[in-house]
Amino acid sequence: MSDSLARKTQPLLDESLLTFLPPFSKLESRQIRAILDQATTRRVEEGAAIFDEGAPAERFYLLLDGYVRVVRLSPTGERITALHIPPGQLLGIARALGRTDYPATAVAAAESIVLSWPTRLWDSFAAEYEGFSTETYAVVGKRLEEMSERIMELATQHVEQRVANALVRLINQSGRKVPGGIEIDFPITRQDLSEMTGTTLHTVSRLLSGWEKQGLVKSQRKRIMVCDAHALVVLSQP
Amino acid sequence: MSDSLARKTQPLLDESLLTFLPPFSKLESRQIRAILDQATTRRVEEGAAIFDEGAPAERFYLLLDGYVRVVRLSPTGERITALHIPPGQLLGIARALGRTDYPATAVAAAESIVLSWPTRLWDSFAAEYEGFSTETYAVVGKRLEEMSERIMELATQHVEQRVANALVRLINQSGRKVPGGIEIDFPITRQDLSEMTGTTLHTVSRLLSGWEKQGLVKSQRKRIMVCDAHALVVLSQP
DNA sequence: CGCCAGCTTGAGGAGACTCAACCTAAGTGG
DNA sequence: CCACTTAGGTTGAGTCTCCTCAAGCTGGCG
Repeated sequence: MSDSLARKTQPLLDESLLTFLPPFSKLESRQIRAILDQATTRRVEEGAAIFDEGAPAERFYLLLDGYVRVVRLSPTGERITALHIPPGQLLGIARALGRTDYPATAVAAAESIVLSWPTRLWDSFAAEYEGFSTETYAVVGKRLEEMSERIMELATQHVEQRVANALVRLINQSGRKVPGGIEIDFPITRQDLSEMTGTTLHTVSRLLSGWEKQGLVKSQRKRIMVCDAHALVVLSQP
Repeated sequence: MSDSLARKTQPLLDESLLTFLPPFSKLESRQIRAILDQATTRRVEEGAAIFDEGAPAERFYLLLDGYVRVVRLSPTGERITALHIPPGQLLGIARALGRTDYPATAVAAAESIVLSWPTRLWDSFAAEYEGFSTETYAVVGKRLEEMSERIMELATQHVEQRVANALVRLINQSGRKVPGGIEIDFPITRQDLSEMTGTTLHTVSRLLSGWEKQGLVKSQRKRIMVCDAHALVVLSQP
């Protein structure tokens, strides 16, 4: 492989990027090198789709940096966020679940970097690399768990609890310490929060206003800072 | 293996039982025999648990006949049905998802027959039997899909639509033609339906009463017959 | 025959949605 | 650089769905 091509498709790819990620943690340096050599890197703008619901699953992805929302569209056109994917996880692994198309749309919640491989490599990765498929299915297991959690919430909790819960989860997953509290380190709108919790942006706005008056949160446009996480946790419980 | 032991643990096990089930469809007769020889059969009464949420995942199961509800308990003690498992599917496959305990409780919705194997056999099944793990993960994919469907419903649809939807699904999955309509062929209470749809038994009762007046359904205690499935489908859409 | 799980139905009220109007920060283009 | 545009946000009023509370009914089983 020529230097120029290597630079073009893999400007920052260091083996250490993958070494500590579960699907690759049991692999040798040589194997990781081989995997990286077949990968394509892509920078995704905030709000841009990585792949679309229903499209043929031609590639599978690894989120290196950033944050991804997995969203689906209801028959009436409402967007619902099914789950969130943190850096280091695989996504678009339709192949592993016996599908030939993507079951949902993946949207970058913040500017993100993804690696990707052609789907046809999936089987050889699974066959050749010790632990790759095991670890992948562990991720799938976590997603089932997370979705089951969301079903429980939607079925049993009130909107206020669900929104509080969503905020708590967001600051845990991608909170950044700032003076005065912990900020969600990517842009997030009331609309986004409402899509995560199955409510309307109006209700979310009212809740945030109320909490801001009580000093639990501080928010500007597309920015939310949590000042009193503990109080939110209390609110999120019944 | 002695005749008496064979009869004791495998009174009805014929190879043809598994031949047409996805996880085994690619196997030879000899292999299916080997798998069956290691299986334990169990009859489960209606309402009895096959395994419990949080318990160590010592065995994995195949539902031969009957019907199974996968339920979870909310912190406040409400039961929520996360999904339904039709005959022919594997369940309790925690091992395949990198878990050591069961993530939910499996309850027989009707009298059921399950086969089971010790969890430690999972890896050897996956390694030795062509297609076993692939087909299994296809089932996992379907479950993710189903759960995502439920999230969409809970987030966007009204109670009436969700209950109508649940009924439609039940008659599709396990409807039995009877004079006057299609009956759900296992006992089901208002409470069960409310746990499937995230509502209360009162609301379900009101809805069923209303539909009965309009001739869409007919119900007795623990029995529901759908007379006009099409009308229910219409109700289930927004 | 009495008990009990399952079911029904009414009244009242709270939570959340819809509709509507308006505000404001951050771009955007002249 | 300033006016204009627009996406994002706030807030009020009215309404409706669905829950809660409550009381009573009924079929089946011991």
